[in-house]
Amino acid sequence: MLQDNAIVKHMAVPGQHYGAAESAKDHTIRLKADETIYSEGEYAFAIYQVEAGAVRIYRLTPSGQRYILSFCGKGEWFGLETGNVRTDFAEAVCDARITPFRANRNAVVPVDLLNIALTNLAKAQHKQLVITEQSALKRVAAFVHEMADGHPGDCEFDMMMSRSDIADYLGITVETVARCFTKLREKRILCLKGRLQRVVRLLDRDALISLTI
Amino acid sequence: MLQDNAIVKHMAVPGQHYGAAESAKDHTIRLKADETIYSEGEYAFAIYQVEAGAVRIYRLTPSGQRYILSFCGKGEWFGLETGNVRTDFAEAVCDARITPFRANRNAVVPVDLLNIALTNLAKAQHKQLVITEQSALKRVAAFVHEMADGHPGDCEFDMMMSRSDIADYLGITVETVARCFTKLREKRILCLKGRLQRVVRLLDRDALISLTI
DNA sequence: CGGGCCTTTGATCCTCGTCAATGACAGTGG
DNA sequence: CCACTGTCATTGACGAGGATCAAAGGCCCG
Repeated sequence: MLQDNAIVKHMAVPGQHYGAAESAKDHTIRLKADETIYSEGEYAFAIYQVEAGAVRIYRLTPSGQRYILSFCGKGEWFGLETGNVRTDFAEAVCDARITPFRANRNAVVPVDLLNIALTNLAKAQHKQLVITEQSALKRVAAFVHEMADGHPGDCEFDMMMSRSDIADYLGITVETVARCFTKLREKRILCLKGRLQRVVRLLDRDALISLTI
Repeated sequence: MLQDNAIVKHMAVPGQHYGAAESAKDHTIRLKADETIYSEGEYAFAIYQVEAGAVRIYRLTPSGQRYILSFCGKGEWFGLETGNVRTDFAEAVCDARITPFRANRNAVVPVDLLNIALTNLAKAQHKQLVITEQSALKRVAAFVHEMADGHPGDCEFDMMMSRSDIADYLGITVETVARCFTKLREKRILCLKGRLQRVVRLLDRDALISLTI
């Protein structure tokens, strides 16, 4: 397994951290909203760190349904796979900047891959809990909570994702997402602003959290 | 993050494979059904490989709901965490044998932690797809499919898990699980045997797979 | 024989998916 | 400037699927 993995084969040198010897860090890439970073089936030659904006990682089911596995915000890593072929798609949610880390010949990778893998595993497990156990309202509340965590100390922030993104992330429909946001508004837990209603002003963080439990 | 992780700190030496220098492999542990391996909050000092039987990894929500993150069968690894404290529980599903790999002082770990982490991540992502996108019948079909994959070439096998285990794994109720098994029987996709109806005889593998799509 | 555990089945309620329509806003072309 | 179109969010009506509550049957064990 490991031997077949292009990224891991060349890059797996944990213990080395950013700034190590010969860096495999490339220049930052600037992306427009919805721009594709990589697609399923492509050869995986790099992992990425988000510098600004957000990225969605998703799969398409045989029936064409999109399922968003995760959103990656500032500082988060994506693109680390088991094999050397992409199993999912990566796109910019909005205008974004990302930094690729390629496997150069003999280059030491300045990142801790194990730590990235474990962090992403923990993220995936947490999402399992959210999705499985909870009602639509709780899922949306958990999503808002997750977004709020990405903006610590800020009671107003832009989610950037469309209702459709949120729906495909939480495994519910756009209509249900909209209804849940309406309920959160009615409960005076948040306000929505902006033309697309994607800017959240958090009114009652405690009530939000208590919903997710 | 990495520095706080007892397991990773001492064991993270990928590139070294089984059989390397000074092994941290311990003796096999024999477990009775439902025996606890570790609990949430405990200090994490080892990872484990399943030799025989099956193990369930689960969390308890604040409301006391059990949510099973994964079942680990023969050959699979569990217990690799981001931090040095257990975030979940591990129990034997049935009588089982597991091998712990501890962090000895200066011991080289004979396993590839990154590979384990990535495999578990892929498992978690696949489970997200199953749980999110599909109806109860599809979830149960996917579960049976997963179990069947653990017994390649065998059209009859023991699932070992109770209906309650399956329910908590798939995020549905016991009653729904039972109804779905009834439907699968009615569709002549499988038979159930044994006192507890946990032995599956697969009659139509193709039909089962086509259900999960 | 009686009690406990597990599974199954039935009846009812409620949440969410589906279908349909509306409104707000941006961009385009006349 | 205005009509037209497209996109996105919201809301309503309806129906299906699963949760919940309740009960019964099989099997093991005391």
